[in-house]
Amino acid sequence: MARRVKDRATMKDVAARAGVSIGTVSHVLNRTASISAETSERVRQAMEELNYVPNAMARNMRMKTNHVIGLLIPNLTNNFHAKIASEFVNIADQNKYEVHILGYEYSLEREKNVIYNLLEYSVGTVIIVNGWGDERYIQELIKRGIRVILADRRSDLSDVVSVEFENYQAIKDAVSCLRKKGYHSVGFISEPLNLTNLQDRFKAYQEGLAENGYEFRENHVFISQQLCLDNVKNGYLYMKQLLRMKRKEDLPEAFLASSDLLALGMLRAISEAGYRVPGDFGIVGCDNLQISGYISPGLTTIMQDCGELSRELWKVIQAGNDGKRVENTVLSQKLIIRESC
Amino acid sequence: MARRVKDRATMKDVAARAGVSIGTVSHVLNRTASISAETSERVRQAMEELNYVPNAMARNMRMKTNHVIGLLIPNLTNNFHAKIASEFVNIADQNKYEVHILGYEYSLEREKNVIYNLLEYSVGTVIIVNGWGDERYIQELIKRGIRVILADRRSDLSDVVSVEFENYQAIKDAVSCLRKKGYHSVGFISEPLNLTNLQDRFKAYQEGLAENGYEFRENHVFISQQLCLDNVKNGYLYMKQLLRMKRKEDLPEAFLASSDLLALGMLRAISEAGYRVPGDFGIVGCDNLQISGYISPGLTTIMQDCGELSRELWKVIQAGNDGKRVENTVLSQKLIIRESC
DNA sequence: TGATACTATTAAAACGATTTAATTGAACGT
DNA sequence: ACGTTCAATTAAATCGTTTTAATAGTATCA
Repeated sequence: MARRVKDRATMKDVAARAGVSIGTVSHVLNRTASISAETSERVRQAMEELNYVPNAMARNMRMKTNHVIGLLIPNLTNNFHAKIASEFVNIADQNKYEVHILGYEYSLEREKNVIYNLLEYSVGTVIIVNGWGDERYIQELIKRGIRVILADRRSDLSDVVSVEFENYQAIKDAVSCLRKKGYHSVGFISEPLNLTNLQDRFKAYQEGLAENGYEFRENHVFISQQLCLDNVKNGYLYMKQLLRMKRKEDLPEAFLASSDLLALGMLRAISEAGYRVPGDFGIVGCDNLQISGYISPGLTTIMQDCGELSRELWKVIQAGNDGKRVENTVLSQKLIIRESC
Repeated sequence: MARRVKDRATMKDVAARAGVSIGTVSHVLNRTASISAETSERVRQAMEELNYVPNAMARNMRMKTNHVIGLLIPNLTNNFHAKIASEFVNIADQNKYEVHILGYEYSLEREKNVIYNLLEYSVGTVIIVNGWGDERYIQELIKRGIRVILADRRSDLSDVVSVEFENYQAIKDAVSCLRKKGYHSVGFISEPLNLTNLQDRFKAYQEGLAENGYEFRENHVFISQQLCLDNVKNGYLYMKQLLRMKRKEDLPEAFLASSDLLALGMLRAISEAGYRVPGDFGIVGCDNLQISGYISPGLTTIMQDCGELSRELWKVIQAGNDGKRVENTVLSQKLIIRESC
């Protein structure tokens, strides 16, 4: 059995106490008709005395609107995603919106549940952060009249607005930085490229190599097929295996890693194998996690401004509410150079 | 303007299509009256064809119940809290409950907003994770008939059930471990002790000193008054200042830190000052963050099992739903010894 | 056969708000 | 004094469900 909520004062109660009709109370609350100063005051007083809090469900039901936004996120324990959630909730909160944070843990069943919930609760807008390639359920949402906004991800679907990061310049900057530091080869290490931003980064990596006089070498590209590398542990295991299977001279001198968590794991594996960073290997991560500036060596990384992302998302939402058509947005990233390269 | 949700099929539509009354549809959906197999089938078919999804708000309003739990958390970007949220959402999800994750960022205004939202949405149960000392708003919630459950925190208030970690044994183990490793003094570094678990830890620290033949020294206790140290940056700055202001011999040889984030920041400051861990200083953290095992040196820390915490919280919720009175629960912690001491 | 019981279905009243159209009373101009 | 306008208020419909009491029809039993 679910829990029955204690009865609270309703408009009816307030109306009775103030000696007016229910409609008047509503009008006072929403300033939706002219009410004389004195009745207005009387109603307010009654609300105060009864500790009245409006019932959002009743209101939403009647109005067929609500102030709730669904935020679909792969995983809250990933600090990058948590940061986005945190920043976005901040903004929404200031605007009297509530955010339902929905971690789907990359699980299809969870996704299904989550979406069903959104429908049941008549959530009108969903923001999908990152996530795997599957676009079927996005279409499902749109078909149901739910507005879908993509963050840190892009789509060819019409009716879907996206706010993503520009993945080319920063990666090229990184390659160029590695060249300046004197590394003779640069590798690319990533989870499977079924995300648009990873695909972009891989292209940028290739172009960066060319622009900086590096040769592209197939065997310097490490794309894990089985693992989700967006996780310290998996990064550690993957790099450990690499160091055991290959001789140092067969590995690139520097790595571009697809996330800071991955890079952090690599750092540990490298250190355990007796190598040094940035001496033996250079590492560049991606995300600029809170921790990345405070480990030793400090991690050189590509920063994505979560605050900016959130603000941009909010703009999209507002524009949409006002009925304006919104263009996709691309935000720039920034290379932060620390000690790991 | 908020967004108006696209019209969806309602029970009325389903009823019309199946040629029955609205009540019948409801009964089919909830098996709340005996309906003949054929009408039942007809109704189901109609639902299918119309893509019917029940309107949770209407239902909740009528039933005066809902399946939503509010989870108040200080800060999502703190990996420890994120882990708790993540684990709890997992369990709730399996039980068809929805969780509203509410990060209040230690801000009073946010807290107020958050609570108002909970009331508006008639949320019946609130879990408060950690958080500062202020108990006024807890009483406010209880007065309103909301069930409050405390996680990783304790209270003397009646009508509040808590699930917390046992903070004595693990801390004592840590002190004893530091003794075995040969450290001659152990300090305590923490944010202000206005949380029950921090108070417990401080007592345990003192008892641990005594039990292991250490002398308690006032000047080895560092309780930051201004800062919230639950954050890498602040830990870094605090330790940096300590190292600049004091001579090494005036500092303890080992530190018990109140969180891993704090410890991580300290590690960096120590390393920058040219000292080594565990050589010059021993460090023990608290939380066992994902990253803690993968930095160098690996951080010795006290692990709190977030999964266990969540499962226990769920038990409390279920028992409460069944009308049973529940006792406070205390979960054990475990010292994980790595290289930092 | 008539009373009884059960099965299947429904009409209608909630739930707590918003909103529209109607009503009342006072003020105004002529 | 009478029509007109305006300000303040309200009655009633509505949103999409659940739930109760009532109804009709059918089977059971003595």
